[in-house]
Amino acid sequence: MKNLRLKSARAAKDLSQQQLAELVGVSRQTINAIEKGDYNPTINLCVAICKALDKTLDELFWE
Amino acid sequence: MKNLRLKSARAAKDLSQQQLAELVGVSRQTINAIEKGDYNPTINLCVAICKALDKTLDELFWE
DNA sequence: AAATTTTGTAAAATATACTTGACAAAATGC
DNA sequence: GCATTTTGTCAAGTATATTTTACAAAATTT
Repeated sequence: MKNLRLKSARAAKDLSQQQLAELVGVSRQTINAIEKGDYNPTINLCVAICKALDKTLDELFWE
Repeated sequence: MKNLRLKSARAAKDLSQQQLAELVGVSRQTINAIEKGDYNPTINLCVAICKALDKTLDELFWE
C-alpha cells in the first residue's frame, strides 16, 4: 500500500523526492521506497519527514 | 530521553513489559529499550504498540 | 523474610533499514 | 523534438534494529 498522504504532502511543498531526502538526511531511494509503501522506516525518520512537511505522525503514518 | 508516555499507557492497561512484548510480537528487551529511550524502533512496531495500548502515534511518539 | 515477578542491562548473533552506484522510463521545460 | 529533471527499480554493501541467552537489582506477593 502506497503512502499517498506522504506523496501529497511533499507535492504540496513542491519538493522532489531528492530534495525531501536531503532535508531529512537520507537517500533518495529511501524516500522513494517509503512512498512506494513496501518499507518499514524507523520512527526517527518518520518524525524528520513529518517536520520537514509540517505534518504530524498521525497525519502521515497512522491508518 | 525516556518514553514516559509509553510507560504510563502500559501501566494504565496493567501490562508488564513482557506481556506487551508478547502482544506486539517482539522481545521484552525491545520494549524495555523503547521505554528507556535510547532506541529508534520501526514505525510498524510503534503502530503495533499504539494499537495494543489504544493510543495513536501522536499520543505516544510525537514530541 | 522468602519466593516470584518485573525491570535494567550486557554481549553475540541475526534480520532488516538504509546507502551507494547505476540505468531506464516517465514527466517537465525549452 | 531535444535536454533536464524526476521517478522507479535493482544489486551489493554497511549500519543498526531486534533476538537470544543470561544475570542481578528492584519491586511485588505470600
